[in-house]
Amino acid sequence: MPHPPSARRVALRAAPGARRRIDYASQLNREQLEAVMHPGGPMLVLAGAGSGKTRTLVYRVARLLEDGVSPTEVLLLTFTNRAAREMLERVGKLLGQDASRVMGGTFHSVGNRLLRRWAEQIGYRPNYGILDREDARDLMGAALADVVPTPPARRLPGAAQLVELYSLCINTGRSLAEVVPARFPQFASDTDTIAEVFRRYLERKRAANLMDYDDLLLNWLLLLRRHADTRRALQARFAHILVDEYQDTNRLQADIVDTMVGERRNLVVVGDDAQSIYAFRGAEFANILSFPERYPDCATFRLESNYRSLPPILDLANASISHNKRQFPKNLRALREGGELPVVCAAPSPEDQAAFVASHILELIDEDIPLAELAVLYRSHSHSLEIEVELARRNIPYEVRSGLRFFEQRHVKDVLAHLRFVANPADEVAFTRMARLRPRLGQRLVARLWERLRASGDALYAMLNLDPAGTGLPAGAAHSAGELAQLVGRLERMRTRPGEMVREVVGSWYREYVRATLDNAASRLDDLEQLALFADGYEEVSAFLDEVTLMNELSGEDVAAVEGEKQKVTLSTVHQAKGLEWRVVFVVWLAESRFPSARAEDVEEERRLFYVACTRAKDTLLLCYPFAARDRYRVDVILEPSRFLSELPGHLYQRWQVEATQTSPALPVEGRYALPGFLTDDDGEVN
DNA sequence: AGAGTGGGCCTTTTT
DNA sequence: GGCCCACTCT
Repeated sequence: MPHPPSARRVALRAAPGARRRIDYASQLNREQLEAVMHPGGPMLVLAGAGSGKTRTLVYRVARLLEDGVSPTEVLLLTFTNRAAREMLERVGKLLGQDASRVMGGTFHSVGNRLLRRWAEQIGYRPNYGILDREDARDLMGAALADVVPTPPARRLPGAAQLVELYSLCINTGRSLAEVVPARFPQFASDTDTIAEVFRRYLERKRAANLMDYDDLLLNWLLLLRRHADTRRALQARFAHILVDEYQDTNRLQADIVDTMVGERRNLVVVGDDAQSIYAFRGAEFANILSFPERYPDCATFRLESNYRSLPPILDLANASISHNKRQFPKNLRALREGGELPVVCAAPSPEDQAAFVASHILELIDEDIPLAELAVLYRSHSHSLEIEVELARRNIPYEVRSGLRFFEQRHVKDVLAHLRFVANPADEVAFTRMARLRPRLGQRLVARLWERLRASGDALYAMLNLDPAGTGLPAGAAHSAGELAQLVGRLERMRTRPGEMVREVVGSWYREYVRATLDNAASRLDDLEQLALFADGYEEVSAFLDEVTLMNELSGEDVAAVEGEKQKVTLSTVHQAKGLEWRVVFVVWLAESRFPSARAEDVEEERRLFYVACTRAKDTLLLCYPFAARDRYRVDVILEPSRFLSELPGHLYQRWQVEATQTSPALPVEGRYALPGFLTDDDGEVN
């Protein structure tokens, strides 16, 4: 295969043909092998669903290491930290040696690791804290109150909307003047006020030595742009950069990659424009479409053999995605043979839909299909509700991969706020959260107390030496502040034992607070014990905190370190199912206004989401929807089948109909409305 | 003055 | 479960 001239610039440190441990040719197909063995330079790998994209990346990293590239010279950017960890484990197994010295992870976690080292160059102290979305919202709320102390009659965007808007501007590199009219036209006349709130937000963030998720990217890029020596050092260190899920990178991430690669330009980007599902947070699949323009000498590889799905599933997915106008033409072929047509199943109600899913799962269990090979996917977290109820009722073990994650739960964040303050005493957000838990300390008094501590120059020192009577607070509040100061003093001496810190917070008072104030106290306290056990694995409080803020995909189960094959059905949003596969996949709530969502701004992105959902299935795909449901006002409404179903040719699926159960709510089944047209044949008979 | 509480109303997708 | 508002308690 001819290579562009640039490829020859790459010097491999071992002679080609050196003795190799891995037999690449027998373990990869021709397309994959070419991508793995290509010497270097810019490479675009267009990898259809189930085409062995991960395998190709794993083998390429292994191939580089076998050819003498040092693990520390490789940077692997993935969509989740878990994906990076698993890929590097596979590399290690292939090579029979540890590959964990390869730097791998999400853009955010890699950015964090680099910024910890070079924080001073961009005006931060190295012990900066990281704000998750909720913390960012709180700080934005404070900034909003600074600018607009008394809310005007006219509606302004709330803190959560402001964070979304801010994040979109940063990630797309577009100005407020561009983004506001497009995304929040109702606030077009408030652009100046919004800009002022953002300025306050930036000031407060700086003063508190805090970075939000966007800063981990933005400051990374600024570090590269403003410090030529650092840029050259990083370009020299990372001789090979590989980016997975490139179709979901945004402008900022693409700029970071373009700057990191340096002159050697050993860059591999892998992706599939048909699976781009994060435009709502600024991802631009134009990045992948325009890659050949930015790297005119790039070598392009197409992985078009699908190893995952049986042909009828792929036929349906391909037919669906062909309705999208903006896409690369592609020709994804199923390599497996056989299989039954996907099922489209209409149910009278959400409860009947859930009953169908549950009873069908029981049948699959009888056929000896492991629970871990089953998944139920949906558009929105709330769609899991009836399914969860029904699975629980029938004692089918399940795991919800969506919704509030372990480290985002209130009790976990309350306890962590104490650790965050000790790790970064400038952290106003953590201090406020921690102090507000105490009796008689409300929003205003905490703000006053913080102002005193901050003005002293060293909030931690001031806190440790706090004289409650001298705070000028009312007696009850002063007492609370004194107790808090003592706890902080004890925590300060435990910095190297984060697990002990968690136990100290819980044991000294938070346990009683949970029992008195929160529901499900017992399970929350269990969570906190798991948190302490997890924290025991770290020798420094800030290392532990980085992990819990950036490794959000860890669920409580992971924290509990449950090993072995989890025998549970998976319930997940389609977004969180990206990159995963199961033998049997149910997609539920496939009704207009639910999937596609009524709030969706781009139907093509919704269709790509449906495509991602379908292509998760290996053997069996079941597409379900209720044709009636209660809306948010608890009024029964009739639902149309999703356009993603009705636009499909009928020969691509088989139709099943579910009977209403006795327990389902009374529905006007007789005569008042017709069954959705595509469910019936010409005589009106259900097929 | 400011903390705390209860009721009404809304909820897409996430590093 | 969160947010906003009105009301009551300290």
